Amino acid sequence: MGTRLKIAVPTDYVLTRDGCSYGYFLLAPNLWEPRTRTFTRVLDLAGGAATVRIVQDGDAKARRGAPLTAVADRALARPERTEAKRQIARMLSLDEDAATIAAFHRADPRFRRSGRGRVMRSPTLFEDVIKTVTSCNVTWPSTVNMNRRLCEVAGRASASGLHAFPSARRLARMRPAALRARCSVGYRDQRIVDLARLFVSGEVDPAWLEDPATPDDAVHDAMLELPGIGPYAAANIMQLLGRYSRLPLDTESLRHARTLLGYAGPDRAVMKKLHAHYEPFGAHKFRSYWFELWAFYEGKRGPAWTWERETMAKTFTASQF
DNA sequence: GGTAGACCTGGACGC
DNA sequence: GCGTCCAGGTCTACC
Repeated sequence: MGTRLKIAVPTDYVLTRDGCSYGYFLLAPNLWEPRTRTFTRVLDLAGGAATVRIVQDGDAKARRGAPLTAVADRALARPERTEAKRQIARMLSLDEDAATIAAFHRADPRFRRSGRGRVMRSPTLFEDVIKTVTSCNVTWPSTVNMNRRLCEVAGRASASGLHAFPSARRLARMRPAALRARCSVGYRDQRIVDLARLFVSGEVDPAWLEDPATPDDAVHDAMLELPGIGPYAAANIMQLLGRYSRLPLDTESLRHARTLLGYAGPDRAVMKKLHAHYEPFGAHKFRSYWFELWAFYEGKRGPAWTWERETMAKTFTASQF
């Protein structure tokens, strides 16, 4: 008999909206099932991997703010329950309370009506860093493949036969050539192993990076020191840390700028205009940028919570719309 | 400080 | 089925 957890959420929380708010919800080991509005995910816990199925209580009209129920495929010891709740809270941004989201809406009222404000992420910073590396310099289908293979090859299996995201300890022990051959990560092989070793050795300290008292600039500088992390990846990891004052601009941003915002000119000039466009949103600028982009995707493909992982694995970037 | 080229994979396309 | 081209961010060497 698996353990059942009841998880309180902020008063304005809606799983379909706040859980399906960033591309990582479509990457292994995450699985969102639109028909049942269930978020399935394998967590790596002290006693082994455990698959949890998460739903929000209440009917369609009464889900807002209703607690989550997470059911594991095995019995969890008390410390594992605490850890599972902590990981789920990070992944679903449950630490962002209604007042925090309201502050974003004061800065950018365009999203007050939809209530958008929370960005989904991973249960651990390590997974967010590796997922970011697997999203650099590739098209979306390759990112999907890399994450699926990483889980299958190096992630611990749960009783359900699903695999967790590999731990830093596990990836730190892998040979780069094996990672390349079995997970299709290409030239990222050495960088992924090096990153894992930095987490294992403690040279990368998630507690310090996640501490609100640590200045943004210090976190950003530390990210840029990491192998495989350049300006885009550093800014992206910043937002995954809940630090929204930087913009991870890439070719997708340029497309957005030209097609939706109507900007013209060479890349450098368009990038400059993009920075100026989001500057008024200050500490919230990433969310203004992201939900603008996300609204475009949803306009083309319907609400994100209706997206099927396998379909979106082949068509996700705007270039393919 | 700016820039060119290499790094890999997988999809699209032409033959 | 094969070969070629292209997209994508980071890193290094060079000016």
